[in-house]
Formats: sequence, structure tokens, C-alpha cells
Amino acid sequence: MSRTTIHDIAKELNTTAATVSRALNDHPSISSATKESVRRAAQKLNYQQNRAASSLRSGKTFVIGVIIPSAEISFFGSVIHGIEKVAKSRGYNVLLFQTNESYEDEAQGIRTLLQSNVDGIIASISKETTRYDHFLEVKKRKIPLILFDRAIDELDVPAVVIDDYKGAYLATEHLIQQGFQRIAHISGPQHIQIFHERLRGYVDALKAHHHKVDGDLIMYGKVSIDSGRICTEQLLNLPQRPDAIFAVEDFTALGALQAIKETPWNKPGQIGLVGFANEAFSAYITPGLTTVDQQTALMGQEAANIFMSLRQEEENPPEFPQKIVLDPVLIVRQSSLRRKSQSNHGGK
Amino acid sequence: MSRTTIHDIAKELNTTAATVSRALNDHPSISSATKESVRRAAQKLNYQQNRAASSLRSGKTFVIGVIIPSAEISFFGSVIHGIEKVAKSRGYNVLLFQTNESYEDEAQGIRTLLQSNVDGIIASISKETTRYDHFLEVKKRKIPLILFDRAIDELDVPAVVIDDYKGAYLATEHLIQQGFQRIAHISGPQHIQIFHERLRGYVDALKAHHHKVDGDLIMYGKVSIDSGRICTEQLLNLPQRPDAIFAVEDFTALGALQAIKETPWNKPGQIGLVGFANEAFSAYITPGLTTVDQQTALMGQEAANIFMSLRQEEENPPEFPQKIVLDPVLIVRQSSLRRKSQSNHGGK
DNA sequence: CTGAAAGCGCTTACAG
DNA sequence: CTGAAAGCGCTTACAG
Repeated sequence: MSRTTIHDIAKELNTTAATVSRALNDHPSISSATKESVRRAAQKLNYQQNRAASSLRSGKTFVIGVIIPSAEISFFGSVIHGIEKVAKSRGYNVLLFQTNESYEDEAQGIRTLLQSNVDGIIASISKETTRYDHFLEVKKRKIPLILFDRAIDELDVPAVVIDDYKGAYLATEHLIQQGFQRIAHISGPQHIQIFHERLRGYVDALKAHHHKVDGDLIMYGKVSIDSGRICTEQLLNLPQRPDAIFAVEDFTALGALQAIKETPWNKPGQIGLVGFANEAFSAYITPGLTTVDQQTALMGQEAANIFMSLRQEEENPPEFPQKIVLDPVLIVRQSSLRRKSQSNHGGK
Repeated sequence: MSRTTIHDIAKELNTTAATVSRALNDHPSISSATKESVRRAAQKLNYQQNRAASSLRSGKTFVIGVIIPSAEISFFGSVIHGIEKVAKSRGYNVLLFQTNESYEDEAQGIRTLLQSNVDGIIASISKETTRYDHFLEVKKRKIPLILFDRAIDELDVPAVVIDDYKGAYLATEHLIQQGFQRIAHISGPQHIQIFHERLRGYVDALKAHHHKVDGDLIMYGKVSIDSGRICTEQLLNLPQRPDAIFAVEDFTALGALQAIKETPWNKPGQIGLVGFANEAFSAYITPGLTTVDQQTALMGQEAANIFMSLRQEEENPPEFPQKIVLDPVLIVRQSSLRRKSQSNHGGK
């Protein structure tokens, strides 16, 4: 009792496999009567196409390979969601590979995806990766490669990123508009581009609103809860202490919040706080954390959309790789509202 | 400049494709000298196996299909992580399909995976699904099917679940041991098995410790933040109000926490609280939420392990499907510690 | 509108 | 230990 093939259907209908294949693929030169009877027979015999055979012959697999550091990180889970959603709607499937931030695993992943003849690869580069030979191999084989979030300009491939500069600008401007006067920033390592961009956005927003940029108010942390706490303690001990803090991302902001809460002279709402990333916890801590949303699911969708458009233009690919820069979205919650009580009363 | 095939390697070495294939697959009857030279030539020519061709001929794809409601839910992201990790270590890849809790999408997913000739399917059933014909089709084709978390006994297939009864028992016992006297439970809809099991665990723990089971202290909520808040307000207005609450899951617990904080007469630490699921936010709210961890990544790993063992025993499959019940892990944080100050001072 | 035939790149039973 | 040959299930250029 082996699987039904197009030959079984052909036999059933006294026709040939070629006709059956064409009918099932809705080939224009097949009469609609034939198509109808083939479809009926296929249904009756419970036929399922063998994709391996189809792709071996046609060269198309309708599979998109996705390479991410870890599906356990909610950011990537969300991006995968967006990618798979678009892929499915266009008849594509997603083959998933995790790198655990390792270069070796990433190179292995690329090899596997090439062996699987994926029609394209969407990837976010591992932290550890500094050589790009595996990605160059993908380019050499003319397989569409799209990067997201952690993009590498040097590779000269399409990418979807978020506008970190603008997100930081919006966050800082919001604090200014709330009336805060001395706004500090806890940044991260400057060799990582996104952190540097956020610092630039902070500085430019201050300048645009004629606020002084004070080097004492800029800390370089290690991007963690502990680091956020430590930097904040130092900031609050300054002779001229800040009245608001923009943290480079939400975990840093969380540490900052803990330090703020422990400060004896602090009253709720006295020190403004904004984070970045809109992590899962940000809405649920007290006070709710104002932050910058990165539109993660949209990022995945746009990456998949670029892939789809590359498929269309296969014969004459665009001269310059497309780069999509997503707009960050400021999410205002209680942590940045000035001198208001933090009671949740009546909140929902 | 098309891709290198085994014929190219054979030509290079004046041998045949058969020998090259055997050498690359480490076939025992090939001399090690031949294997070595084939491998070298393969490397030199940058050969990558064509998996479509291989699996068309051999019938094995080394692909595991995974069906989940959504990768955006951190629980599933974490399970995928576990599955992919084990799969990769054994040379398998993961083909991902999301159902968005829809029966139609789920059936479509199964169809796609069957067409892709996956070697096995690991799935968590959509909330909407009440017919199982698509899963029966998988069984009929003798393709290993493993369910996790949302398992269906009726299908009679292997499954990995968590022991909800035990998790609830541990949570309740912990509150008893902290010295709380009147412990309430906010449950969920009883037609969903996991919620019913948690209620049973709560009741049995009370009984085992000679606590009275008071129907007034058992609420049936809708499993959401709002519902947790509403149920808690009602509980705290009882003439004989509870001094601790075990919530059916962390979002309900979060709502409960909000209600507790707003209660005027409440002092920190006076009302004990435990949740269930160890959601991403649970560690970061104030006070930190004591909860029950579901070992999500382990759940994925175990599901993948079952698949691997089924592969081994392909010829004589086990008579009864294997069921793995994972041990829940109680994570104690501040929300359940009795009459202690909630200061974070010195915490890390 | 349909058929006959070749071939995608592998694997593997059979023969030596 | 290696080779010749068949075949997995499709698709598609060519012919009619």
C-alpha cells in the first residue's frame, strides 16, 4: 500500500502522467474538463504531491531557510512568526536553524540550507560571527539572502532594520516634553552599531531642544539588569543628579527602575524612565515601562516580502540591495509621566 | 557554472558515481583510501549533497515537521528551541508551521508536511481543533507523530506533557509551609484538562495538610490579567478573606497582584501569591512572582528524543505509545514569602 | 489539447 | 572493494 503517484492517477483516467502533472499544476494548455477529472481522481486516491521529486526536477523547493540565534529569545520568535506568516500565504515553508550565537553553527546552518536547496535565506547574524565566507557562498550561488536586525553593510545584501537613531530621538524628546530637565542616558558598548545609533539619537534630540549635553550624564553599561542598576546608582549620586533616564534597552531600564525605587528621597514619578525594545515584561512591571517598540513581527514580514519581490525580479535583479528601515514606535506608559501618582487605580 | 554533483567528483577521480556516493556516506565496503580521496575531491570542488535527490531515492528526508499555534508565544518559541537543538545534534532539520489556533491551518500544515515527506511530526494541537482526521492520516501513513503540552489521549500517540497536578500540589504546599492559613485558588474553565488538574492538585495538597477546603475560596476565572484582578477583588471582600492565593497561571497572578497592591489595608508580604508557567515577566515584577516552571525547552527536547527512539525501533514499534510526564519545578520568589519586607535591597 | 521521452541527482540491489 | 544499471516521482521541451 504505497503512496499514490501521478502514474496511479493517469492509469485511473487512461491518460499519461504528463497530463496529470500539467492538470494539477493548472497548466494553461489543459482543458478544464481534464483538469476537473484529474482533480477529482487525485482527491479520490488521496494523492499528495511528492515535493522532493518536484523540486529535484524543477529546481524550486518553495522553502525559505531561516537562521537565527535562538527561538527562545522572544524577539526572534516574533520575527519567525512574521516570516512564516508571509511565507505560508505565498505557498512557501520555513526551514529553521538556530546558531546559539556561534559562528560554527551558523556556517553549518548555511551548509545545510544549501544542501536543502532552499529558495532563499533570511538570517540574523550571530554575535560571534566576524567572517562572512559562508554568506558569500550563498551570494555566489545566487540564492537570495536577506538579513534582519543584525545586518552587515559590507555584505551588500538586502536588509530590514529598525531606525535606532529615531527611536532614541523619540524617547528623549518625549522626556523633554514631559518637562524633565536633566536627562541621562545609559548606553552600551559603542562598537555595536545599534547602541551607538541610540546614543546619537539621544544627543541630537537634546540639541534640537536646546538642552545641554552633559558628558557626566552619559554612562556606558554592559546591557543587563545589574549594569542598569549600577549605572543608575552612580547617576543618582552625582552632585547634579538627573531627573530622568533613557536606558539603551529594557533590561537596563529594569535595573535602573530597581535602583530608583530603592532611593530614599525618591517619590513616585519624580524620576522619568524610558527603555527600548518593548520586552514581554515591560507592560507588567510597576510602574509600566515606557519604551520603544521594534515591530518585530513586521520585521519578519518585511524580510519575507523582500524575498518574494526578489523572486519576481529573478532575471534582472535590482542593482542596489533593498534596505528597509522600520519606524520605531514609542509606547508611553507610566514610568515616564512626570510627577503623577503611580497608583494603578482604575487602570485596565 | 552549475552545482557540483557526485558525477563531477567521479570524473575527477576516474571512478563512478556509485563509489563516490558510498564513500561520502561512509559505506563499510569502501576502502579508507578511496574515502579519503573522495572527501578531498568533494571539498576541492565545493560539493554539497542535493538532499532532494537523496531523499527521493532513499525515502528519508531528515526533516522533522513541527506544528505550533504561534512562534510569537514564548512558550512555543522555547519548545521549538528544544526540538531544534536535539534535531540538529542528530542531523535533522526542522520545518516549521504555525496554525494560529485554527483547525483549517492545522490541516493545511499536515498536508504540507506530508508532501514534504517529513520523517516525523511534532505538534501541539490548536485550541480550535475538535476533529482529528488530519492526525489520523499521519498515523495511517506510519509517520511518527508526537504531541506536546496539548495532547489528546484519544489519538493514542506518544506525548510529552507536564504534571499539572503535581505543580499545583507543590505550589499549594509551599504556601502552607509558609504558614498561610486560608489559601484561595483562582482556576480556569474546567473543560480544559490542565486547569482541572491544577485544581485537583490544590485540593489534594490542602487535604493532605489537614486544611479545610472551602468552596468560597475557589474562583473560576477566564485566565487573563483582568480576570485575575476581578476574582481577587471578590476574594478580598469576603467576610472570611484568604491570606494567600494560588493562581492558575501567571497572567491571572499578575492581575491578582495588582488587586492586592491596591488593597488599602494590605501590607507587603501579608498576602501570599503563587502563579503557574514562569512567564518571561514573572521574575521582573515587584514582588518577584513565585511560580511553577514548565520546563519548556526540556519539553521540546523530550519530544524530539521520542522521535529519535521511534526511528530506531521502526521495524517493531512499541505496543503502547510512550508518554513522558515532566516534573514541574517550583520557583520561589518574594510574592509567596510570609511577612517579610519586600525591599530589593542587596538583591541581585 | 495531449503524449512519449528524457532527465533532475542521488542510492542500492546485484554482479563480479 | 568497485561498477553498471535501474529507478525514486516528478516536470517540461519537443512533437503532433
